[in-house]
Amino acid sequence: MTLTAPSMTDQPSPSDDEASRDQSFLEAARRAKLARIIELGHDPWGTRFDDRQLIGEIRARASEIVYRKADGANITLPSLETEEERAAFRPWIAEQGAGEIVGPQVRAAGRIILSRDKGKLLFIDIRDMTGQLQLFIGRDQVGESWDLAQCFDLGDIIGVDGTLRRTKTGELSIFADRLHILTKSIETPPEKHSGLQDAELRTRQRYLDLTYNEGVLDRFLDRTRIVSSIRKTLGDRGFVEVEGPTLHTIAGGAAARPFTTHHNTLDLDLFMRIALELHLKRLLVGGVERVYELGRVYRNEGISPKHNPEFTMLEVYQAYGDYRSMMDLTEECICEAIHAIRGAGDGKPTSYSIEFAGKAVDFKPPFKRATYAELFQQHAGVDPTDSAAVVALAKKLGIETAGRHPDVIKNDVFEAKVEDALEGPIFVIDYPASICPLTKRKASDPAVAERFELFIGGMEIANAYTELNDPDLQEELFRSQLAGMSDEDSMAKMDHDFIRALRHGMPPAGGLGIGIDRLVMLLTGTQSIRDVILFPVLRPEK
RNA sequence: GCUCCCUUAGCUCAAUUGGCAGAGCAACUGACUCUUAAUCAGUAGGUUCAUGGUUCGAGUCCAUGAGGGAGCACCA
Repeated sequence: MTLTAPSMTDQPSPSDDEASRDQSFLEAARRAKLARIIELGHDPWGTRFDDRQLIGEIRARASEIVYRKADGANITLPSLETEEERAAFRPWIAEQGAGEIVGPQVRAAGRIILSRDKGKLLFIDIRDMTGQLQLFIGRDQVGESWDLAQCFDLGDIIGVDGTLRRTKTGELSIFADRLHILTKSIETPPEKHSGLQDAELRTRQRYLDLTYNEGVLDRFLDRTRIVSSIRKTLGDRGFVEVEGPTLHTIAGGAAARPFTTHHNTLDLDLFMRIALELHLKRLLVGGVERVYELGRVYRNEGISPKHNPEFTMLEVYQAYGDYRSMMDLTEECICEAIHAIRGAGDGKPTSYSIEFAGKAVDFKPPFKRATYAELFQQHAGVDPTDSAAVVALAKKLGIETAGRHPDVIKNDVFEAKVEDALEGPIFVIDYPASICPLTKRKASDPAVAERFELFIGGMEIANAYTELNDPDLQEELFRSQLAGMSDEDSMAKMDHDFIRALRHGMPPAGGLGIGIDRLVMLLTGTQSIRDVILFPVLRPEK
């Protein structure tokens, strides 16, 4: 048996490692280069890389690049915006006579996205969080680094020292003096033009989606900007951010099925929270007069383009306010968020128009406001106070009517006929009281609850109440709500401590809930909630 | 949980009526000091999601299962 030294062309023996067999041919080439990098005296897993500049910052320094003539005179480069201007650049250089393009010394780091090997020249495009930039690597210009460059593959993370200049075609480039390997990649990246298309791979391997698919990173950065903006809007108005418990002994505050979990030492079954409401209201009782939480809730329910089992909710409570205060606050939060992802500097955005699902949505405040009853009449074509007509319409729509509360039937009709038609933004106000167990009734009409929902693009984005603070009525409403529930919903329990808190006195207040994921979908023009959640729930890989 | 659709090379996609499983990118070898999805020549790369079945013959037809997507239901 003869042993031979490994080389890049050697194929691995097919039998031993069957799990990696498919990939091994491609991986072996990368591992051979990894070995060569070590041989050249470099660490393929890199090290601290100080003083690097962001590609966005480096690009901003393009104006420092000049043509320096042999006599030392600096000439400003012509504009290189258009195709024509770029095509004219090479002849322009020739016209200037003896001299060279000079620019600032820079240091950058990023992942290799594209590579064009042209013999003794190598063009590599690297990308960092702020942008993409070309490296110009000449064999006779980079010295020892040339050998290292031969070991680079798409996907490797590298560093570069060089000068920022322009090629003869006008392309902004770092002309490399020295290269650094910062991390070797031993997996093959996705196809370079189409990126990752498979929806499953995009969510399962989000890191690839972020790196290689256009606009994905920007969308998630926009999400962060929106969330930061909302925190700022609320903070500017004196609202205090708190962190309530995510493990509840009673999962209240919404009509949803919770996840269950267990504390071992206490031997106690617990529920993941389905809403933030009941603990924030306890804080109102405790004197935290303007309070909010922006955090994750968990609902053990179906998955759809608008639903993920864990999602982010904002709930805000304002003592001495009501649902009208919350309408103004909602507009302010949304408009400032648009400003945050759109506006440059301190200038207000020139347009509040955002395209969603092929339609332009105009967020210019104030948003439209219409009552539940008006919209019902308008879109369902039936007087909502005419119970017989509502039931007749419900039956026609195939909605179950037997033994159900008239307002519940009415609301099913509303959801079927009205909600999808609401392109919005529109505040639907004044809901039937019987479907709002946590809401104060209108003084003038106890059958109507002081509640609004904000609809945009057919989605419910926000939900707000004038909060119910009558402990006796609250207890009664809880009881009647629980009475209608099946044994399956065994987690539905009376929260006695919440009632006790109300008995101590909760100030009159407005309360608001905003579904952050859906708001981000709208503001970023995204159709699936899975595309605004970094790691949505997936079954495990086989 | 129910209905329909999808799954082919590392990635993006082809494959006629059931008749030899193909291309581009990526990889490898070679050429090229101003490229831009570089180009050119060559080489290699497959359990067609899995397991059964029908058939002379299955990527294609049937059954079951897995994962994903859309819709429904549940839920805002």
